[in-house]
Amino acid sequence: MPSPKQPAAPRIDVERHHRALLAAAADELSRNPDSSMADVAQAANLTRATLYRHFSNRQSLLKAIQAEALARASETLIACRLDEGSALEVLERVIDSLGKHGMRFRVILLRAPDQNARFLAQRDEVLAPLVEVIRRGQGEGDIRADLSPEWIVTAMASLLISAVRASPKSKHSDAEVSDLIFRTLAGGIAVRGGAGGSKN
Amino acid sequence: MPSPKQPAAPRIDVERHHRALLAAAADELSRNPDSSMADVAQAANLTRATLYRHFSNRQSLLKAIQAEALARASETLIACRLDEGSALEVLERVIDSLGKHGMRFRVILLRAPDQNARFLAQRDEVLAPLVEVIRRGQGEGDIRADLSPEWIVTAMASLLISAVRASPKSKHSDAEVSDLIFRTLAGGIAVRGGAGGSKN
DNA sequence: ACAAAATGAGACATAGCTGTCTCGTTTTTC
DNA sequence: GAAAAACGAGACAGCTATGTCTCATTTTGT
Repeated sequence: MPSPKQPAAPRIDVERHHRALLAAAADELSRNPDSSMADVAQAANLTRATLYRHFSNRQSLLKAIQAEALARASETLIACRLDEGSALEVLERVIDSLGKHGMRFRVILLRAPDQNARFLAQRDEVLAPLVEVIRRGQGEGDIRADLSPEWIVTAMASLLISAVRASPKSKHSDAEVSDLIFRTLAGGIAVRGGAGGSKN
Repeated sequence: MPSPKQPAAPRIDVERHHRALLAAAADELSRNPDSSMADVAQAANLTRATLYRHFSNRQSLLKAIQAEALARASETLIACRLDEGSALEVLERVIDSLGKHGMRFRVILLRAPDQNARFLAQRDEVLAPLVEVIRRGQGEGDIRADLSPEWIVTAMASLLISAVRASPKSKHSDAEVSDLIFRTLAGGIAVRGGAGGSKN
């Protein structure tokens, strides 16, 4: 009776290719959501057949991209130590971290008509801790209370993606861009004790 | 020899249908950029054949939508009397006006990989007067000078589209939304004489 | 009422993407 | 070195959207 002939052999390249495909897809589809599966595969220096071996269909690939983006965003937020320091200091750290990985998260805000119902709920769930930080800042008197915490988080995300999208044509570094966003969001554009439009 | 048989007869419905198709296309494609020509025609209560009689192909339709959006945006800006009042007052008027017609302008910020080179230049050209208003406000001391005028306009547009996109699920009126955007952009989210994160 | 023009309905060919499959080759693991 | 697994290349059918065309019908302006 012969031996079991090496029943199983997990390989390493499959995981590497999996990550490469996922990264290339996130990058390619964030640039052009209409890119074909062939375009995605080529962006990863692999073929269409291999792409289909890792992701059974296009929808499966999109779901994987969104899930990975949500997971990384969640990790990034946790790494920002949401409980240390004032809410504004936390916000500055968050903007700085999210700005660094900005291009990876463009997918999150892209493509509403895909599967918005479930995905948007997960996105809000990931951002919930940040909303709580804003609420804490309002309670401590650091952040204006006449703006809803949800809106503030939305505004921050909106400024982030627009800045990231405009960053390549600008010649500013990542740190400068992040600082720019924070100054705009926190301080506004009006002069503090300005002569003009400040309302009582 | 017979008479010239009424050589030409310009009709009115063709122009009405043209406007209907353009409006339906702008609305439909802003909701879902992947809508087909058949979807667009159906949204205008017309058929695909008629749509192709007015716009020879899809690209032609997209260009017409963008051109019309740019034209209306330009009109809206001019109607805001950019020279009257302080820069902040002008900005409030602009946000209010653009917010009212927000859904019509979503197309402008949508779909970068279409024909971005030429179109983005035209978009910047339309927004140029507003940039100039910001610059004037900086000279008069109403607006912070450590933020570039171009970035401020970009930030304003970014907040506008995110607010307009989130408006249906929110139960605020248009005026409230516009006021919300202006307060956020002008005053920022930090409290003026706040205890916490204000830097020296 | 009449003629011109525009539309509706639908057929038609074309092109492109999707998803599946096969087969020969390369890579990994033991 | 040999077996197993993954890959490249490419064929294949199915589907959908695009763009063009024809013809009967409706609408418009005189």
